[in-house]
Amino acid sequence: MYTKKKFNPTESELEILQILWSKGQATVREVHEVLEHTKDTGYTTTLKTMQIMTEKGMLERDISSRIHIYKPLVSQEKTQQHFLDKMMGGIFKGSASRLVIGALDHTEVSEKELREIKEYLSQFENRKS
Amino acid sequence: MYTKKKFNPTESELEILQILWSKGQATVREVHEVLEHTKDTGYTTTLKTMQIMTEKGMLERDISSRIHIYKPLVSQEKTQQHFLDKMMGGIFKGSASRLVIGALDHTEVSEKELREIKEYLSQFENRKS
DNA sequence: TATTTGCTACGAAAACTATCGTACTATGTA
DNA sequence: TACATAGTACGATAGTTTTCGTAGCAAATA
Repeated sequence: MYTKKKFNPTESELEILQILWSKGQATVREVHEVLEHTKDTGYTTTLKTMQIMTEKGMLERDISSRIHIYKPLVSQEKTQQHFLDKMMGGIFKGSASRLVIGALDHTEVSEKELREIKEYLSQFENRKS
Repeated sequence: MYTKKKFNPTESELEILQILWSKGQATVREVHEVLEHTKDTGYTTTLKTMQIMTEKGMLERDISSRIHIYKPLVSQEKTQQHFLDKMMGGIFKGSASRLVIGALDHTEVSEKELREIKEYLSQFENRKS
């Protein structure tokens, strides 16, 4: 099982998780084909990493067919929150505004997202200010 | 020199950087005494890590006295931005609002910070929407 | 002065990560 | 059927990070 303690995907593992999140599920081949665009590593490297992730409990796989199908066992939301919490407790401790502003500053933010953020912030509207 | 390419402090290095940022400068002993509160490692581990960080160009040190004094050569702001950019290009790609909301959700945000964030957002006030 | 204390230097082990080569096997195809 | 293709399994290596033990030395102190 996945104790909070041990949940700490590596860079390579994150890359794979992102692909699986976007596809829902995938074979090693499918994951590797996406990975190849940005990375110059061999097929067996991807395979091995996904096997290790499965051992760690990050992925599950269906081996009923010869071609194994992998699914993520950790949600994107939980993972995102994990890293946010880590940052908020670490290098951004006590400066949420720096994180927020820093994040938006280097990014193209869509109207939709801007609206979501403002809406979220409005819940604090009635705090003395 | 510190090329962007190679700037990638490890977890342990970050812990040390945070202490140095807060103190401005410090000896190994001083850093280690803070570190001890949250970590169970020996003095020479901290020493070695700080020596390696110096080799890497992350820290500089004054060795004119027997007791060396270390200073960070990388700013907190640059480092924060580095990790933000990494996240915005990685697990938060295309979802700035999730990052912002997720960050604020698990955090006590002060009035001052809230004000800063709202003020920052107001620069988008005149966009259609 | 002799001893203890507290520092740096440094090698090396341990743990983890990333990578690949090779072996093996099932399936498709000539 | 025989061969090529496309999977998985797995051991091994290289690289990196974390950790510590030991040695050596300077300064404080008994």
